[in-house]
Amino acid sequence: MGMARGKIQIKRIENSTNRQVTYSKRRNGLFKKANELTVLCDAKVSIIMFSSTGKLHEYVSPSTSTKQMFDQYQKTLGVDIWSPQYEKMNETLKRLKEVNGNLRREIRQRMGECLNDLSFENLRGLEQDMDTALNLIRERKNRVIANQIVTWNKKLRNAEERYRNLLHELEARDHEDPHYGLVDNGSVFGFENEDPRSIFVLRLQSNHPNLHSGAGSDLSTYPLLD
Amino acid sequence: MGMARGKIQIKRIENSTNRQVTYSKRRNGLFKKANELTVLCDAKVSIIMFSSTGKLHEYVSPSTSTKQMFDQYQKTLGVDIWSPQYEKMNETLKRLKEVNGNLRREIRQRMGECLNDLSFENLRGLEQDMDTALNLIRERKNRVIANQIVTWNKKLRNAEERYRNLLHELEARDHEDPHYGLVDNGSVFGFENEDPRSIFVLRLQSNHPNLHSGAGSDLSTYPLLD
DNA sequence: AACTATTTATAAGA
DNA sequence: TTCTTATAAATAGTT
Repeated sequence: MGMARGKIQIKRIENSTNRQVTYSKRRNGLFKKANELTVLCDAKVSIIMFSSTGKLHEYVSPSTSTKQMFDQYQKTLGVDIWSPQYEKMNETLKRLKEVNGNLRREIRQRMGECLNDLSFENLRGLEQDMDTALNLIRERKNRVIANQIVTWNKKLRNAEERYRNLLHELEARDHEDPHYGLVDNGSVFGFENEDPRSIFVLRLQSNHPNLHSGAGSDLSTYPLLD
Repeated sequence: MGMARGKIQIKRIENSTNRQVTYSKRRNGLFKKANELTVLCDAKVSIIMFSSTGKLHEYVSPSTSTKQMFDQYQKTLGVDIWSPQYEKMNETLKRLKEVNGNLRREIRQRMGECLNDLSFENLRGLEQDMDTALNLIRERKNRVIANQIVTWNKKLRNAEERYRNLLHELEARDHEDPHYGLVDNGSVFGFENEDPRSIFVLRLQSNHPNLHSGAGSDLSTYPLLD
């Protein structure tokens, strides 16, 4: 169809330029027809097309959108036929949720909850495991304490050194100018801008009631059942 | 366009029958044009349309499929603009993975691994937590042991009772007919079909090396980093 | 579903 | 790309 000045055969146009021109013309014709159909018949039309060079062109009736057309298309045919990717994702999601549940259960068991469905042997294994882990944690804690003590001692020595230096300087100055006395406004040790936690070793024996509230547990934010 | 025997206005055809007829005719024309375009220009075309009554019709170039056209369309425009449901799922997936990672980290910490990035206070909290949990687990274990001992004792008493009864019966029979003696084939206690684990209390002191391999940990199957 | 007078689309050329 | 135009195709109204 669409011929003038000579009928044409409906077969691939070999001349590239010619093909491009025809593509452009007929595309416009197609879109125009689609639009007329839309108006005349109160229909909704979506056309998407790719040229031989991969260029995309689309038409969609003014009253709708390509997305809506896709959605309605899927709905009409039956949703789940679509997107294997979507289904794969759904499976992954399901699997992840299951793993999540298992992980939460394991944590709860390691917190001493939900022990009823554990066999005696599992209980014994868990106990052994926890005992080992607890020893590791205590070891680590003691190492941290030791490191902190070393750090603290270094700082202390450093402070003493600075204190002595200052003292010497002041004594010397006092010698030159007897009007200056020893000034002690409490900042001699130079601690005023340091992290107050650097002296936490002094609080080691205190029993902080909320110590483990900041341990980063996800259990409170993601309850076992959902 | 598309007129003969009188030009028509491009506006909705009010006569329903007429509209249906025109829809059918022009739809065929549109699909024919689309097919010609496909062949002449080596292009790929997808048309989907819904009549005013909601009926679906589609054309797609023979060399492809509607699904492929959709996919290519999305790919060409940039994938994620599509399907909010899909995106929502993707987000959920991401969040779940994150939660999963956190849960795994927590378990690892509770197993005494990955302690390096814990502060001293967190370590202390963890230790306290674990200690409490370990006590709960030991309590539970002891209760299980106690229950098993009670059960075992009951079974033992029952077996003894049955043994005595049998003994009496045989003695009585022996009295009537002296040719029968006491038969002891080892099944007198009636244990031969019972779960062998019911006597596990006898193995309590043994040190099973793989005791906690069946504790349901997901850590081995889902490593920390992926 | 077929017919046909007419309008529209468009191939080729400019 | 756009325009022109001769001609092929599509189709509105009718049967």
